[in-house]
Amino acid sequence: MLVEKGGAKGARTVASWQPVYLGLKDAVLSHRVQPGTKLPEDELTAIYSVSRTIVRAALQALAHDNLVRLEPNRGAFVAHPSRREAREVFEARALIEPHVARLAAEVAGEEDVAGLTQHLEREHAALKAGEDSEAIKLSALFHVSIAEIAGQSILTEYVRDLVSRSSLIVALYWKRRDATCESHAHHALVDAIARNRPSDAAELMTSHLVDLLSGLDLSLGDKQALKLADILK
Amino acid sequence: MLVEKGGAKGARTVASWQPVYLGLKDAVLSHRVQPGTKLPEDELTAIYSVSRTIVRAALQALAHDNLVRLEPNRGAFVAHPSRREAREVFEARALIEPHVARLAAEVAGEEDVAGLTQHLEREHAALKAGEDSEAIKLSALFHVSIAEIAGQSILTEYVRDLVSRSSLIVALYWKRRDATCESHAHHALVDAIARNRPSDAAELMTSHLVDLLSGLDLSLGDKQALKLADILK
DNA sequence: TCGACATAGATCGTATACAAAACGGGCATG
DNA sequence: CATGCCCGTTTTGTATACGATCTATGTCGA
Repeated sequence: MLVEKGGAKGARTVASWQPVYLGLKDAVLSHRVQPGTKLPEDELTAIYSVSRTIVRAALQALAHDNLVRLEPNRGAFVAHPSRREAREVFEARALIEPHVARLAAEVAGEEDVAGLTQHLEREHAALKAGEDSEAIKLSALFHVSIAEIAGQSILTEYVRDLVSRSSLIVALYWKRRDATCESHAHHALVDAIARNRPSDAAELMTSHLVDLLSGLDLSLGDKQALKLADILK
Repeated sequence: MLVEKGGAKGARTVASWQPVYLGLKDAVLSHRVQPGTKLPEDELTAIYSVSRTIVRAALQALAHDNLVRLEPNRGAFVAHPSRREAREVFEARALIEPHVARLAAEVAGEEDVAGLTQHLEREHAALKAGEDSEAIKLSALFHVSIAEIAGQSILTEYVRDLVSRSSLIVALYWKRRDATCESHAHHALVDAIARNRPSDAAELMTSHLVDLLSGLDLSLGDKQALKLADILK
């Protein structure tokens, strides 16, 4: 008989650094570790009971996702995006996400909408229960889900990247306390997608992103950090 | 150009897998290794005189760039994008590149145009000299340069990713022999950017990408591979 | 008292060793 | 003749050891 091991093509024994990678990613995206936090290899080996080889692979993967910053001979730190970077993330989102929302609204079927609605409910429940970190993760997943419906795996990958970075940005620069608006915006989006109204979906996504951006405090250039760095150098 | 911690003190020992990474990347983007080629670790250790640790780090980085496919317990192979993936790459490019071309045309200054022109000349020279691999690399760099002018580092990163993958796609699915049209399209783009005509630049980029896509043979879905995989599963 | 230097400890970078899995050839068998 | 199995070889996966670099503490001198 042939190898039954892999099931679908490709997915044989998955990379063993995935647990470390996922665990760290979850911690970062849930804001359970703050930007700038050091992630010492030895500590991670103890936590996950794997060797430094594995930890390093996971950290390298996270660094590629821009969630971790690798400083040579210094170690790994949770990324600390600058205000400029934050602006660029949202500019990229403003380009990509309305596009995928439009596509999603064009092709969305029954089950797609059902999935989004379910997402929405879980998000709502988390917000109501005050589970901030859970709500943050779900909100990010909502955007990714829309991209997945659009059926563009590459753009989905980009959206995944951008919402991850947005999570860090929110952790750093969020100034508004009322996160309720999000829920409404998401509702409206699902509605537009369910009714197969591409233009509406795109427009709603655009304004949703503008709204999100307006909740951030990106006004001052990152003078403080830069000045400090210059002085202390 | 993000803040480099050690700026003035000179470059700390930057990641030492960069030589391997760059060497392999260059070979792939120059079509000197074909998609699907196996990249055994031991062979690379011999070539670059580094340990397998380093080689593995470089391969992981390339895998993240989608230039290499890492199969567990099997090794690393030069990526072999499917026709579907190829289509998605060009759809993503059709979204992102006209946008950055528009931005570039809005902000391009004297020296930016000079850089592009220089690129163009080198590209032309390479084409004339029949140096196919060089021309391919330069053509890709041309697109990246435009994104760099736009000043959006994240979108530039995405463009870099997409043109790299496009290089693999061209290696697999290119059907036309006349690559001269490219040169004209690039010329027109530089012209539009130099004259600060955003709309023209965006439009030219769009049609250039359509033209590129039309040079590919993506007609038949990858039925063969998919069917086989499904049957054998 | 304060700053510069030296040294000790901790942490990272790389190579290598050992274990596990996959590939290939040869042999037995239907 | 084709097919399946077995075992040696090759290649990959992971852990660990050793060297290099950085950080911090303590001491000495001004």
